[in-house]
Amino acid sequence: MKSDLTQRQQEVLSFIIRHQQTNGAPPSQREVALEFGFRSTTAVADHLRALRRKGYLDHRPHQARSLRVLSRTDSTELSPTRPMIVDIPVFGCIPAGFADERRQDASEGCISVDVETLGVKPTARTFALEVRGDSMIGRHIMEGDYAVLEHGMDPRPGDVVAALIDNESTLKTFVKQGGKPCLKAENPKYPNLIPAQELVIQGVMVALIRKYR
Amino acid sequence: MKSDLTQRQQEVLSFIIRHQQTNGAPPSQREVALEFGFRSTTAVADHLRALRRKGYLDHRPHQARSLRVLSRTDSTELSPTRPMIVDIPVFGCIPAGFADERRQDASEGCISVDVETLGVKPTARTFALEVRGDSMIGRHIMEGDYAVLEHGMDPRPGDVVAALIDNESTLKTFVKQGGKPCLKAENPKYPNLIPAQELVIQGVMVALIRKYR
DNA sequence: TTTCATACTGTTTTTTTGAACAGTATGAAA
DNA sequence: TTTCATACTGTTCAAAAAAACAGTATGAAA
Repeated sequence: MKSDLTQRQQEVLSFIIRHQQTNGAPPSQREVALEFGFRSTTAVADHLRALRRKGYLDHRPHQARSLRVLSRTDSTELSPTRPMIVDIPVFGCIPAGFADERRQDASEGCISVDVETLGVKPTARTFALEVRGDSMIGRHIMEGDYAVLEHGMDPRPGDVVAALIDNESTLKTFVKQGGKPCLKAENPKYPNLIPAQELVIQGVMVALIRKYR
Repeated sequence: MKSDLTQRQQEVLSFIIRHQQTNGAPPSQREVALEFGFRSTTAVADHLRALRRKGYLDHRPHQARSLRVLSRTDSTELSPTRPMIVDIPVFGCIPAGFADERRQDASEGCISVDVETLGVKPTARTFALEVRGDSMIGRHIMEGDYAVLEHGMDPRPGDVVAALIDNESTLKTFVKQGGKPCLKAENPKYPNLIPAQELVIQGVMVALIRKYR
């Protein structure tokens, strides 16, 4: 991995990433020099230039501590790691008029996840829902779990979706029965199979987070 | 929430957090001034001083872009948000000689989670394990899930733990049977009840992350 | 052998940035 | 009424930091 970088360049890049994670901000050139014992910041500038040329770094000229580590999504394309961490609002239950008032007053707090952790990049339409009841126990989704959902996504058969039933959101499995989209509960205690056209699908489940202890 | 802050102070704090998340580094005083249309950086400095005094911010004097947002753990104590995001190494399976060589070459990648998301603060002893098999299906832990574990934690009865059996780690439930610690599988297909003294407990499960799609 | 990227030292210049100083205006509490 | 925190303007100053020279040394490729 990262075979196109020299030993030294990799060390510098690692330090920058490490510094960012432990200090909340990228290091200055002098701090890098100090770390490696360079007596001149020019050495650092050289390495940064190489890292920039090779596509691992970005920075804004003449701006203090403006280093940004880029991550490779595939071999060619590069994208900044900027929104590394996204705050996903957690709702106890989703109110009826949802689409407009996303974000803001996520009274239950936020889950912060980085883009890498979830396969899907969280967008402004991503939200989390604390699971209530055991309607999805058949899919091993328990009460108290946090369901991470994406609003406005096209559900595919088998996907878990959040639907608004009786002004409360419930998780169901999205299926197709004879060509018609339906919602299936994963617990015999709950009514099965509800035609999906008649209700609002609020989001498709993309991840689950469960806390122990 | 945050009723001890004025409207303006809250706005400034929000901008700093937002800037940090979208740009990877906190803003300079001038950037804050620009955002709010202040014609003097003194206004910003005033707000920062107030936020610092009230315990919401920290910074290193005379250092560019050194603002750090603090989070309240309880009403009195303050702790820096520095290691907001911690990289938890993911192992496919944990090798026998574990304790020493934590971190490094987490070949399967990393899960980044913030301190708030998991109730437990991730330490250097926190690691993740991709769940193989269905030995814990009774606790609704599925194949492919990521179990987040804490090494060196004292297991309590009922906790899910990772144990090294036949040089491979397996998840089990930690129980006490007649005063003796035992490990219980949560699937009838697997051998039940193994005395816990005879094997290495590698970690106690603190969270679970599951990805869909 | 020449060229070229890497990996540095040492010095100087220019920007950026935080901080200090001197004020003004407002509204709430004492 | 005085005091005090908030919320600013406008200016100046000094430290921090990036950038720009001008070099040296090394090893690999052409």
